[in-house]
Amino acid sequence: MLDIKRVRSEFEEVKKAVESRGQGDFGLPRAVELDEQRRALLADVEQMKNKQNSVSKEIPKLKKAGEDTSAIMAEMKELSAKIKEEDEKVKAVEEELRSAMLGIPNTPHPSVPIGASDEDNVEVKKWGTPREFDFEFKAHWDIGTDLDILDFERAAKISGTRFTVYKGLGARLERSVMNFMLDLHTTQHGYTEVLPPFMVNRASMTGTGQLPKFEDDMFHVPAKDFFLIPTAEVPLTNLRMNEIIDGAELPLYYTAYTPCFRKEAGSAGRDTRGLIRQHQFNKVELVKLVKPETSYDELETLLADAESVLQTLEIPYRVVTLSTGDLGFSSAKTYDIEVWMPSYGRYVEISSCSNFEDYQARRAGLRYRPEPKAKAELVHTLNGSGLAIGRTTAAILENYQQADGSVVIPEALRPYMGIDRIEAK
RNA sequence: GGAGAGGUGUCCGAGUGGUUUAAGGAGCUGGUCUUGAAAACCAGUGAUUCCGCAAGGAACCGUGGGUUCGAAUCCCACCCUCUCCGCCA
Repeated sequence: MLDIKRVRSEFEEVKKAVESRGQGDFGLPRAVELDEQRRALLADVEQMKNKQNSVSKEIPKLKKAGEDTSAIMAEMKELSAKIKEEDEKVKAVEEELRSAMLGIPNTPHPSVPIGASDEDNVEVKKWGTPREFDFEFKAHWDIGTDLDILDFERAAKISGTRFTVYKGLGARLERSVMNFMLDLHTTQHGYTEVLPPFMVNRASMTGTGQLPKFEDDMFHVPAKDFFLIPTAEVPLTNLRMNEIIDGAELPLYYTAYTPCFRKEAGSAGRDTRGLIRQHQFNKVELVKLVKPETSYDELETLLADAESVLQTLEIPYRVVTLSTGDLGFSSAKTYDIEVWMPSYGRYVEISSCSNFEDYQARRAGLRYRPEPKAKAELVHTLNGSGLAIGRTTAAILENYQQADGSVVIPEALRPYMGIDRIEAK
């Protein structure tokens, strides 16, 4: 959520920033209008309440003095009714304002390239060189099926499309990748490992920005009004919800493995084969809560932490800065890491590293006290995949495949796998 | 799922309709005393949100409603914690 005071005082700048996403002004002028209404109503009703409070204090004194209070009480009854009426107006306007504000995305950072779509994303760097195959390489779904370590047909049978069964060394590979990532981030990069719930409440989903706007993309559990998490970002970022964190505790680095659940409603027909786009996929997530003045430096190190996974696994990738047209709703700036996927003949997104500035913090009530007696301020939140495990597994299968159909295990994963190659049958 | 108890300020804890502008204690800050410290004593102490240029005002005792001139206090719903029972990895 944006700061309404900032929207009020820097209206033109904020409007321009929001509009740079290429989807209009998101009702920004209406929000300012509602804010004005709200303040006018508040001034009015608070004055009435002031009178009510002071008169109510007099009543017991008058009663004690033996005076007749019925006339005053009748008058106050009227006032009370009027206050109730006005309070309802205030509440209605405040609710409308809140929902208007919840529907306005974050303002992109000035360094974000202006653009209409992912085609305007700007490449920041390339790492490694895509391998030249001297044999006819296969896509990971064929590799996995041929090695009998991935089973898409039976997954469809027990669940449906966009699910995968990992089997034997396939399951072990997925688990190895997960453990490798968690170990890397906890032992080398200073993250605290968390194993959170995979279902969260509405407040959490609103805190990170999935709700109310994207409810249709989420799996909902009606029995308890829970949502299956679409990413560990949700439980991790909301972990300190409505807390005032001691400034000395910052920065906080959390990492978690969780499955992620997404409806993928708008992507019918896209990436229908393999591990790329699933209703349920595994991911290791990195989340940071930091002091505002450090957040852009923290974004760079977050990116580096995520990159180091692919560097250690020795898989080629590139990094792009998302343009305003491709930037996520809550994000002020995002780098995508894209891994080289031979079957696609291009780089495929495997991590998204974002700085949300205080946008999520304001929604989730994430504050910190800079100095022992100072006023509480909003933290900045960041997150990045570190990385998507399924896509990493896919990238390993494709980039490390051999002419005989086997797959060599990357050096860094061998301690986890206990073998150096998944043999062809 | 059933029965019961409870959720109050930084912490502990009192408070069942109006001198509660939330008692008392602890903690914290300052002071007196002391060579210094401790103890004792004195004073101060919402690190919350909103409105307002300010003076000041409003809100906030788990959350949301309701009753009342007036609610921490009464009523309803929900959430959470604890105990017992049931079920169960």
